[in-house]
Amino acid sequence: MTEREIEDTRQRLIAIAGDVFAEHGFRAATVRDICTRAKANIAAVNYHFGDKEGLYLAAVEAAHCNPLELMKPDWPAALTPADKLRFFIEHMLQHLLDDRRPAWHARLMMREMAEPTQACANFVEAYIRPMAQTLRGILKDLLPADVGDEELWLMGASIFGQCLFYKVHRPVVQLLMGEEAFSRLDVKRLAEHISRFSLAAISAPEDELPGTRRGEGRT
Amino acid sequence: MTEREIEDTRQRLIAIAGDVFAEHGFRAATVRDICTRAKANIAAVNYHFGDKEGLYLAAVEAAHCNPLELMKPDWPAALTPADKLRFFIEHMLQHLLDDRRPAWHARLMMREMAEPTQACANFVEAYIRPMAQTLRGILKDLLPADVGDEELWLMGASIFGQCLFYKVHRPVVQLLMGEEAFSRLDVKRLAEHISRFSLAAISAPEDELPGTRRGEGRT
Amino acid sequence: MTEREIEDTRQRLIAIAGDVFAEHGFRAATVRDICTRAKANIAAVNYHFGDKEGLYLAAVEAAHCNPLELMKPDWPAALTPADKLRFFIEHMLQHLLDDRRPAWHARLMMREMAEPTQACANFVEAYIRPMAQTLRGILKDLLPADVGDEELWLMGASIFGQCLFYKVHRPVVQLLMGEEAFSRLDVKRLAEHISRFSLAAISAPEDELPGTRRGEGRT
Amino acid sequence: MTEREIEDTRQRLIAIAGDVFAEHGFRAATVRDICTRAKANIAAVNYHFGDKEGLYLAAVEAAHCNPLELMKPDWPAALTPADKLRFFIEHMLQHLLDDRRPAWHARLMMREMAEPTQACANFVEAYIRPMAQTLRGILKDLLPADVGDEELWLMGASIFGQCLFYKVHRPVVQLLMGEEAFSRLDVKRLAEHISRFSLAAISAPEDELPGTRRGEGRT
DNA sequence: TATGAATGAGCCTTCATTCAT
DNA sequence: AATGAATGAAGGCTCATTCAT
Repeated sequence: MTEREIEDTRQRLIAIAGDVFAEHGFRAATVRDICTRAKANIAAVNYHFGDKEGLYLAAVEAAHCNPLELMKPDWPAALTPADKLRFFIEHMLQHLLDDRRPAWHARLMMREMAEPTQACANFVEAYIRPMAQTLRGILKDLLPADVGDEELWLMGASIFGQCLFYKVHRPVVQLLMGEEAFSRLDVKRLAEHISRFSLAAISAPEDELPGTRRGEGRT
Repeated sequence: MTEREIEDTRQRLIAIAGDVFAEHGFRAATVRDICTRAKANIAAVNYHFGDKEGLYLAAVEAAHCNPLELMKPDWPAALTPADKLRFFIEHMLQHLLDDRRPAWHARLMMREMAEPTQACANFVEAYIRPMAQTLRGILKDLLPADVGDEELWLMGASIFGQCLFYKVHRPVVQLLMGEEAFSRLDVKRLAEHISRFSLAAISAPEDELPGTRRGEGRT
Repeated sequence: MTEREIEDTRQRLIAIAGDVFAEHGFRAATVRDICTRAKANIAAVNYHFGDKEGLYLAAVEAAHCNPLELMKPDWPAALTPADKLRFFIEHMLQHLLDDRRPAWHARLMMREMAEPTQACANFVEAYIRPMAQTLRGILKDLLPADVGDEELWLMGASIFGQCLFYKVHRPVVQLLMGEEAFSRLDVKRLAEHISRFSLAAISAPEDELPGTRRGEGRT
Repeated sequence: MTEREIEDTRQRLIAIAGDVFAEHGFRAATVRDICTRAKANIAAVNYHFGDKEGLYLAAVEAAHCNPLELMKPDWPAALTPADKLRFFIEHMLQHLLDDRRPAWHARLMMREMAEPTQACANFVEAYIRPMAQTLRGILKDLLPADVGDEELWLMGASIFGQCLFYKVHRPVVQLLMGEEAFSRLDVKRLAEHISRFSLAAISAPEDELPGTRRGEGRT
């Protein structure tokens, strides 16, 4: 058996495993199922990865080793901070919602975030923190120079939260809005809304918020 | 055994089951564990609920039977729309993040939203839609009268997304910020930020957003 | 199912397990084999005994809960110490070598002595020490009053050693002596020899042993 | 790989295997463990010895290839028969109990004696019978000329039995006596006792044994 | 020749479920 | 009605062994 075939078995196992783990979760996924689908022997998992968890870790790692443009973006020259944010949001949504890519990467990551395992810390460092740093850089340019660290985290969280919402809670959103209305929400539309919403929030002077007494809307 | 005791067993089973399902998920939770903790017979689940899934559905139903104030809020008289939004956000965060209450209602719902089962649709109708309607009512008051339906959904999603983020991705946020910084983010602080952020976004005149060319921040 | 039948299943399992463990040892014995032979479900072991080791412990306990006459002997009146020793030796050999009794009791104990598990300590206390005490009592009557404790242990060991030899190393003895000669060695003959040998050793005046210089035998 | 290295691998495998088999028994020992410890390939066992049992047989054979001095002793000139017996007993105990030497030879043989496999017969002929013959020679010199063959076997068995007892049942003896008292029993002390005990038994006139009626000890 | 990736039988255990009481 | 002993399918994992290189 050639080295290529060996590597193939491993890779096939990882790919299928990622799929199955994403579909059913760690516990519900079975080694037998994965091996059968990967046309590998039942003992192959133990052989290559030690145990089921080893395979899981390998799959999670594979999922996020695919580097994202957003981690260390190569900004088009002379991009304004606002456009950088728009770019960031649109690409993040693209990455999250694009159905063409193997879906399990994102799903697996979603699972890790909801129920962190040992893989979560690695994943955060390798994948999430770089993105968060990129976003913080953009926000720093958009906010006053004296903005606090905590404020920066909160701003970032607001943006991440808006983007992830459509990924994590998609089924609920579909049920709430109805399939049809939901289908009109493509990445472009969502990116436009979130960008506008966030930039407006970031740019608003603090003293112009609707007050507690007057209660008026924006008429 | 009296009827009262029987009912007690049922209720105890549901309460414990909700807890266990929320903690471990449907698959990883075991009937034996639930029955032992509930001091019920191992066969009680099948007897009372048909099977494990029956118990799960009952637990989910019980979780959202508990009405949330936000579904049909009894607003203090003369509250401004902005304050209604602040109230809504703070109470939602309270409900999501307060660790003192039996947490399983919220956790179970989180699970359902991330991995919908057959119980998801019921749950959305009974629990989520009323809240969403409440929010839409508030937003309608805050936005121009001619705001479109889709725009309204997107605004709501932005607010829900920001709130849920801290619940769903708490482990990641903890890792990113560090335990210490994270511990300073109590409900009050988060509610303040999300309210300010969202009200600013909602209230901002559309034509004052940072442009594409100029790239300046808010200095 | 009646209580009697329930108890039957447990007992059947223990009996068969003792047999199988004695035959193959703990590791090589399989739960499947035991359950099949006992006409019990494969999960019965886990249900009744927790796990394989639980069944093993139960089997070992069952093996030695059968009390031996030698533990607290009811001596015929006016028996001399020498006759007590003869009685002890003969009954011990009987117990060890009698092929009519379920063989696995003794075999299991042999295994425990050669490769002690957690069950060994229990077994020694419940089964071996009482016998050892009985023997020590006899020896004390046969030896001078000022005999040391260690001397007593060594005497006891010499007697136990002679008896156990035929049990533990039977296959070797058979090979060495040949089947035919071995078959002539019934319990009575062995008991007679060991008794005579041991009593002679115990009774011999210390100063009459064959010396180092003279080298003469008993002519 | 040179022939020398190959032979090295074989020998290393046998040595380690003997150790592991002695430690855990045939079934519990694993080929992987042996190969890893011997720094050999996992397939080396099957390659060199056909299968696991082949390796076992090779290890047992190697264990008793190592000739014991007792098989064909080179007695110091003018040694009395009694001293020969003392010498025999002390060296046998030394061989059995000395923990400094690679213990697996003796342990493996113990296993074979307690649970004979196909290797047992070879082993008895090559190893045990010579020792037994040596002992018989000594006993013949110590006993009257007209002693029967069976009597000779029984005498030999009494001596072997006393010596082996401390090896085979060591764990039990430790538990019975307590660690501390047991640790005082070095080879010298045991050899002295067994020699004295046996010589006394052998040398005693038959008509001086404690009688059945009188029951008195040696006062 | 000697390797190590791959195999498949089989092990112990867990689990939801059933069924006689 | 309610129990708990018993079930059998399935799970993860280990192991000696094989086979192409």
